[in-house]
Amino acid sequence: MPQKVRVRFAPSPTGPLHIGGVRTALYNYLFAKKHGGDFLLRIEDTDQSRYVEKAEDYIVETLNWLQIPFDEGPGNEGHCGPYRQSERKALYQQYADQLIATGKAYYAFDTSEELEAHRKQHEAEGKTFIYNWHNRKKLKNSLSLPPEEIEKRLQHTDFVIRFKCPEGKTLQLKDRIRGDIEIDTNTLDDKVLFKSDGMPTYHLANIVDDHLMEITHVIRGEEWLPSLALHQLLYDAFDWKAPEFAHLPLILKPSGKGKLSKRDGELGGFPVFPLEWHTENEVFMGFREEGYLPEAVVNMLALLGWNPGTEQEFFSLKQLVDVFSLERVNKAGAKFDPEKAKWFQHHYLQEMDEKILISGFKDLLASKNIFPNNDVPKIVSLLKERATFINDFWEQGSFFFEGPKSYDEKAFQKAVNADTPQLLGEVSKIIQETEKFTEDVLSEKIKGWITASGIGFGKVMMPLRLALVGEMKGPEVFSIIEVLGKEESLLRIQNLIVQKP
RNA sequence: GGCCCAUUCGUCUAGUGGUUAGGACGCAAGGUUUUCAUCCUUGAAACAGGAGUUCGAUUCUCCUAUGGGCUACCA
Repeated sequence: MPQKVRVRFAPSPTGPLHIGGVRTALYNYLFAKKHGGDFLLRIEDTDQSRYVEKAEDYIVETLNWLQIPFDEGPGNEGHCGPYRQSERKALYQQYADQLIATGKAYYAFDTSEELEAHRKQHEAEGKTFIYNWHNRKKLKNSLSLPPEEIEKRLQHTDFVIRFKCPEGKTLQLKDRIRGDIEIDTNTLDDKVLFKSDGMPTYHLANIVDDHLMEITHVIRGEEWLPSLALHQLLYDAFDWKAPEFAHLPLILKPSGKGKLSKRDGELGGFPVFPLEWHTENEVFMGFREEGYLPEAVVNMLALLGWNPGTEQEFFSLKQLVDVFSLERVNKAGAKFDPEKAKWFQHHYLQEMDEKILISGFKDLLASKNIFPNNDVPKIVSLLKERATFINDFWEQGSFFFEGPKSYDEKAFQKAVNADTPQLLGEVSKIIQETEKFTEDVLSEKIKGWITASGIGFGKVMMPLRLALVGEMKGPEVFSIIEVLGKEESLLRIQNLIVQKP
């Protein structure tokens, strides 16, 4: 019987998660659910100096918002807890000791300054300093120093534990997305597994936890690919069965070069974080706060680096679970396209229950101290198809609540001439006399009059729209008149008439 | 610099040893809406380069170029 699939999302709480991280979480979730498995959240907080307090909450809130909940994790303990590495601290020491005992690792006493000096010197000579088979005998460690010296140093000075990377072997590595990769172990370095502050490094903690948490598939960003060899070696050193690996392509900047970063959002005016993030002196935009729907974000992210092999573009989370596969994940990095994100958002806003749009728009109006009567449902239905965000209902429909303060200059010149006051006067008269005040009746009467008098539609409709809206845009004029009501409509028409002497 | 990964329209991507190289976003034009947007139709737009294998390569191999990642007692 095959092992139950268990995957983990293992972010480091050093700041807000960006959409690359969110996508990694999503793919892990999709893979787990597709195979009836578990999706775990593990907080990798082994670097105390970079710890950011609100970051863990941010991660959890993001997963909740996107509705990709974890089955086990902080606050939702399974049988493998705790799920914060800082709380598992005591665990790692014994595994490090085990590697020392079996000769797979050793103590190293070199200070950061000494190592830095070595690096500098090598660089000056055009060489690369690698702490490994080639020079470890010349450095200060338990492989090079006499036993009594080692004992003394272990008692009195700081030390780290380094992995003793095997010499002259060729590793055959497998990646679910990239296929086979060959690595010569001589190019690898003796990575630090255990730091002098008593914490493990990522590499040790990661392998120990993935083993203990019975992780079957490691799905993570491509930035980890260079560490794959070390990790495989570590599994071998412990004599543990390694999980399968899949390294996801990176998400790149929309334009230019490099991977997407914090600053790109501000530069381009689009969010790169799922939720808004505040630091002491800065605020970074979030998809949620910009008005994106979680469905849109999930759909957009799913298609950024993966495709179903069909021409279908819209997928609910459930559908994604059904069709997702690691084999269809792309190998190359993908540039994030804010325009396509908007397109997804437009689609999902159109699909939304209008009741939610109505209440969202009412909230927005309330924040502007506008408390309309029951026109909102009508206004929402008039504006909906041109809206991408709830905010657009205001952007495109503020004229329903406040008359034009000025008129679009170009449009005014084009639409208004000497006849206008007289013509709009006629329109006013019709509006005044209309009893059953609906768009259909208004349309019939006004259009009827225009046709009968042979004036030409443009000469009436254009200034009329300008009077009501202030510019040449918006829904059907007669709908607008109906919503504004007799009094307001007449007032706005009058306002335009007195503009022109 | 060293190691590793990648390369199809501007962008996200499909695809095959022989295809008019398909779709989507964006862009452009036309239509609808006597406005704008939506919507519909149409269009422009790609196999990084060079060798090799082959009757034939975008597809397979190698080289080059370009891009990216890693190169910390960070993850």
